[in-house]
Amino acid sequence: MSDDRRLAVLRAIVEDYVSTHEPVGSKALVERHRLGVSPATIRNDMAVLEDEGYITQPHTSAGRIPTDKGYRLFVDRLATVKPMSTAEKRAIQTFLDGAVDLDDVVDRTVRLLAQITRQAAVVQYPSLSRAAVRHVEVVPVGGRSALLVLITDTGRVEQRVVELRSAADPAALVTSLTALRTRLNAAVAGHRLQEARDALTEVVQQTPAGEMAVAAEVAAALGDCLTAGLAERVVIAGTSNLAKSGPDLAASLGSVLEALEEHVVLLRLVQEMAEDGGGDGLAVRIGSENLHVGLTETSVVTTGYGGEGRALARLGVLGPTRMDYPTTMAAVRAVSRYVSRILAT
Amino acid sequence: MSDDRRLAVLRAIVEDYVSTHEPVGSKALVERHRLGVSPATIRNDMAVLEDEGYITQPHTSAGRIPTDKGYRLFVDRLATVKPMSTAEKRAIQTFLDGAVDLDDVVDRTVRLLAQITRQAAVVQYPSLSRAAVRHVEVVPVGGRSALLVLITDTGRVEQRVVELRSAADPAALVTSLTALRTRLNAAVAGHRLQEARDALTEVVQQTPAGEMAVAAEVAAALGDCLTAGLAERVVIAGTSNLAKSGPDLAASLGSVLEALEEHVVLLRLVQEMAEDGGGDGLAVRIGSENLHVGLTETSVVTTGYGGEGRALARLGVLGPTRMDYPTTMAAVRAVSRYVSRILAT
DNA sequence: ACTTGGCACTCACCCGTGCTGAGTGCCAGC
DNA sequence: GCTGGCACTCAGCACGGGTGAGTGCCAAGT
Repeated sequence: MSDDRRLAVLRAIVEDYVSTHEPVGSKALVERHRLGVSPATIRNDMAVLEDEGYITQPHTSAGRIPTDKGYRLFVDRLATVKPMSTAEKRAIQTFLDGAVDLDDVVDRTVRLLAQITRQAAVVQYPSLSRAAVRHVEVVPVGGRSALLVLITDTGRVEQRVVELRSAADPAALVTSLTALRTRLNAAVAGHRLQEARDALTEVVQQTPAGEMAVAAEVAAALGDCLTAGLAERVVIAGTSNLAKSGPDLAASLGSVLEALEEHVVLLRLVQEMAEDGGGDGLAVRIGSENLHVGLTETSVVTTGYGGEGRALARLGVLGPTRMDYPTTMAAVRAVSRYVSRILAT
Repeated sequence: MSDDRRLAVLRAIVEDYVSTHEPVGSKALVERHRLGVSPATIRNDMAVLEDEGYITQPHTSAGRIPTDKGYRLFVDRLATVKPMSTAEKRAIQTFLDGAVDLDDVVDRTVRLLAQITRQAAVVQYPSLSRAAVRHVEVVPVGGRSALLVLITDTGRVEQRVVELRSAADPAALVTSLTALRTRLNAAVAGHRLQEARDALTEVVQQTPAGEMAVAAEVAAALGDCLTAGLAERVVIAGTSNLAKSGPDLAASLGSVLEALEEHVVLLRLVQEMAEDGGGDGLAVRIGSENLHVGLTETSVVTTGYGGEGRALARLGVLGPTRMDYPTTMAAVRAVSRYVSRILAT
């Protein structure tokens, strides 16, 4: 059963390469890890591992480095979890506890992730496709405008100023808006955003003829808000960490930054990871597993957060393929747990 | 009066270096620009320019490159404005016209700037220190909470959910909140944020004893909103352009990104530039003129926007010291004008 | 059947060498 | 004050040999 040892060798190669950033040879391996066999034996194992595509050599007379496939095996079967120290846990907690609202939570989370992993961090805003309307508010502002505020049960707030071109008398406007507000709330409060949007036309039709035009304008804006609310958003931080993480990434940094700035790309990636993780747990994308061209030299680690049973959104980090997966995964998971706990209150 | 020619030489050096990214020598200069004199003459001029600190040579047997001081002179006295083509102007306009609210305007602006200058773009949110409160809204939400919304005359909206621990009877709460809302608006509407914050304590004291506790809670949250509203914000985009703009910047890209992520640093920079521009016009910071360590190899071009007479905030771009100043400056100014026009409506 | 020591081989990397060419500074003459 | 000429400097590049880490393979040992 030298199969066991071969896996041990792969693990050792990954660990050494991650810490030294240099190809690792057979001799160095037996020295640094107590493998109990000679370099020659290791060489045979490495030859097999290379045949199977787990490792490769950058040039003929150099050590081996893991391939994406090698990292994949490492992550799936070899990585031993590194629990965070209690000091770290406490640091996470106190850092996140100061947050005052949802925006602040997200902001702090993304910074925290970037800082403790020393990589780029990504946090997806709590998804609103599963969120419901908590409350709709319509407030007359100035003579001919109204402020529309939409609050969801995830704590997110969308607002918009509506210009009421068809408004007639300011005094009448106030009363008609108040009435409209109650009708709107009755119609949409408690419903999913999608459903709420569909219910809007009905509300308009039930409006007294004289106020119909105004109601239509407000409803249009609210529909707009609901749509905007459905749009997913991501926040990133720690891009400077990527520049510092070695010359290999620095070379392709342009494309990476480009991909990160294209939030659409990121969102699609994150959503895909929600699926291939099989749920809300940790999911890892390694190098070429990322279809997007700019990200083929990076790995992404994400997990769901917020919401028991089914996660509201995902968060994670992005770094060079040769990242320290165990610690990164532990950090991502730990942060996810604390954020979820905070959001639950 | 060889002084004139020396300046022409400096201009030529800057232009050549910006377009080629390579040190420029005397021979190449007379070939590419019709200077009407021999290389030897140019050499003498260059020697003088070097003595005066406008240019320098990276190593003994190489051409000259402009120093920060050289760029400064170029920007101040030699740059000829390059007006934008009408096609470009139209592109700017149509791109910005689609914006639906303030956030969207800022977002589109920063992307647009990054795209047309191929550098990193910075847009400061319309400053609220000069903004006034337009309206305050207090909305009961659920049993024991209220939504607080603050709208400023710059179109910015801050909101917060207040938990009312001291609330007693929900029915009574609604009426007391309505009363509170009118009193709050009377006290703060139309006033500057700073003044509004100071007026809050008075409002609380004038509240009937029974509702005092609730009023205090709401006022505290509003004070919080006002403070948050006073906090300046910046948005950036196009960082990937920096990575693509040559190996020199790429080397120090880490520190640059770090500086850009520290919005505090950026804000201070932007505010300083508002002063040293002597007002709201174009201001340029070149290389070492930026005190922040991470930005000593970059130049920043900003200008005020929004608000006639006195600008609401600033926008601009950041790139390598050897940027094309004339076109960059023209682009920044053009975008600023269109944004201002849009905000004025 | 697996492990091991031995051995020949490969090749990136380092370092010294010499060459080339762009570019300079200076000077004497116009 | 401009110009041509000339000697000089030096980064960059190509060439070449030496070194060493690392490999692949084989034959012998357990």
